[in-house]
Amino acid sequence: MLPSMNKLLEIYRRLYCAFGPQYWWPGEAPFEVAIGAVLTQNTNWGNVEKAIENLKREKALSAKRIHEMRTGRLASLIKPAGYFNIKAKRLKAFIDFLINEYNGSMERMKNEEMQTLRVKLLKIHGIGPETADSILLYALKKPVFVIDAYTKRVLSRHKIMGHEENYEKFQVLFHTALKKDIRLFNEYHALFVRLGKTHCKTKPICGGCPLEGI
DNA sequence: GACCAGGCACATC
DNA sequence: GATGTGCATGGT
Repeated sequence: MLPSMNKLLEIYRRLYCAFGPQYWWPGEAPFEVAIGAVLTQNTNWGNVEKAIENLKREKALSAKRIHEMRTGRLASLIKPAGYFNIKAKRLKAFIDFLINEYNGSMERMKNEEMQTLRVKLLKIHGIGPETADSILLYALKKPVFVIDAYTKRVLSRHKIMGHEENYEKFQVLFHTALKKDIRLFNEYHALFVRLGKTHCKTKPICGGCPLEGI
């Protein structure tokens, strides 16, 4: 076993011991998770919740309703999540795809072969690797590891991989080192985010960090 | 008031 | 291919 494999397991163990299970994704239905995945791009989750609340209040949290809605109207509802004009277009693009390819059904989308689906998702305007993988893992329960800014920060600071390496390379590391376990991938990524919220924002290794000494 | 937050597309070189 | 920039709100 490579040293990096041991490190990844040790990091997970420490984070889980420190923070416990995170029970992601906070949105219940797969469709809501997918919408949240777009809205949370470079955005605090609290703001995303406000935007989703607006959609729920207007009974607009469905593929059909958002599909029928004007982009400007959608933008005004998701305003708290920031970048609202861009994200309105991105949500529209995702829902066009969902309706055209799967008749608006996340369940049908889930039946698609994973790699095929991932390639299709990445072709949608506004869906990059992290958003695609968040949808695959958290909405559709597919075993893919989600890489984000926190993941890169932690791994580069612990000299496991250079920060400049691309998304796929980080992902391959996790896919190679870990068992392809949905529950594990779910918690691990969520724990990285949990760590990033309170630790090591400015200093490479802060005091009281669960990862101290790795 | 500065800085940050669960990215991505696009322009420019 | 790499590097820089716009997008925008709300909490600390």
